[in-house]
Amino acid sequence: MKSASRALSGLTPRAREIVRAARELLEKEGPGALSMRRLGERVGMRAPSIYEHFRDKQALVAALISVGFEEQADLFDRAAESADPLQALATAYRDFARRQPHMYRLLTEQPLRRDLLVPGVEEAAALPLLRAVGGDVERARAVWAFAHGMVILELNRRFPPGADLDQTWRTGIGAFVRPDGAAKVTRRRS
Amino acid sequence: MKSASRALSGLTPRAREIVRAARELLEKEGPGALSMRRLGERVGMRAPSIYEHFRDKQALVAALISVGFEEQADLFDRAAESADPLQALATAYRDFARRQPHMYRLLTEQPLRRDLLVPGVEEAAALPLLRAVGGDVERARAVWAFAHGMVILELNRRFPPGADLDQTWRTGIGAFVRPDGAAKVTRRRS
DNA sequence: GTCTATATCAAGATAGAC
DNA sequence: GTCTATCTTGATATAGAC
Repeated sequence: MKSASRALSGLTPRAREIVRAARELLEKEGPGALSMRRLGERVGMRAPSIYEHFRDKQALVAALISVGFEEQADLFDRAAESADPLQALATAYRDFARRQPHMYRLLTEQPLRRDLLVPGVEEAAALPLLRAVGGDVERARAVWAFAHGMVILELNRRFPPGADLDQTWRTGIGAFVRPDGAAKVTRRRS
Repeated sequence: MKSASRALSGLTPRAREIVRAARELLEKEGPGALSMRRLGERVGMRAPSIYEHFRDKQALVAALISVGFEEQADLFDRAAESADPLQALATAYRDFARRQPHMYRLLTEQPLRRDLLVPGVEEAAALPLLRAVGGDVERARAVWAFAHGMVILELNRRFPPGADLDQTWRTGIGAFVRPDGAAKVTRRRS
């Protein structure tokens, strides 16, 4: 994994180390563990010293989010090359969320401070899906909402105990893959 | 609003008052304000005294969640009587979330402690949608995921600034309302 | 059943020395 | 650039008196 992250190129080496440590801490122990103190421990300095490198916690988190978008963009770009791009994107989206649930939450559970992000990262992550639905922004957003709903309800363990989520994904993506009159009928036996 | 809540019938009057106060506090100031101290203030007692009425905060929250489900069930039952039940349910679902965003989050953002809930309330809230899709559990779950995705991304202010969410709702519901080969084609001008 | 007092914990952030 | 020491805030929960 982990490409050399263009997203962090504007930071000093020490600041980059801090972001990297923050990311490990976030993914291993969750957002509750992402405190200045714990982060300080991990990077080998005291909490107050972190403020020499980042204005405040918000700025640090924005850097973290930029890295997350960048990684999504890479994964989704690759998925979009598949023969069935929409299905492949769905799988890639779900995989990202399951492998890095805390990062996923960071990307979706709060208003984006777009002014603090590395420019362009949000759009880069969204582009592969937009292309997969032929540039139809409304359809892209609707599919995103479905995918996010599936993913976050799964992460929150809010589906009923026996639910077959693979099947629900198929049902949902199937509904979106066939526009109004379009052909492409895959008949299911009843 | 506010029916006499069968969900709380198993509680003492004082406990009911506490739940009612908790609900007001939650909706007016958000989940961060829902502390035992603040709740104590509101109900006219000190924080430790609340523990005489509820084992711990979790039990209190479970009672609150039960009330939320009960209210959803009432609203969704009514919506399902419409001529276009799925559309009406979508609107009712979104309205509930926008009017009581903190309650909505409480109902969806954490694993349900089903063992602590008033029995049946979860199912009662889910039933109208299940009926609206003809009893197809998979389709019901997929529609729910879409609706939840739309609602929670709106509450989180995660859609891009200019997004027309009414339109996205129509697109999404439209995709689900037309099963595989079914007719019911409403042609849109291109 | 309610109170005061307290234990325990952890957070973000700043002052000022080195 | 990093440190120690500290401020300020707020949380859940318990002990024991009344």
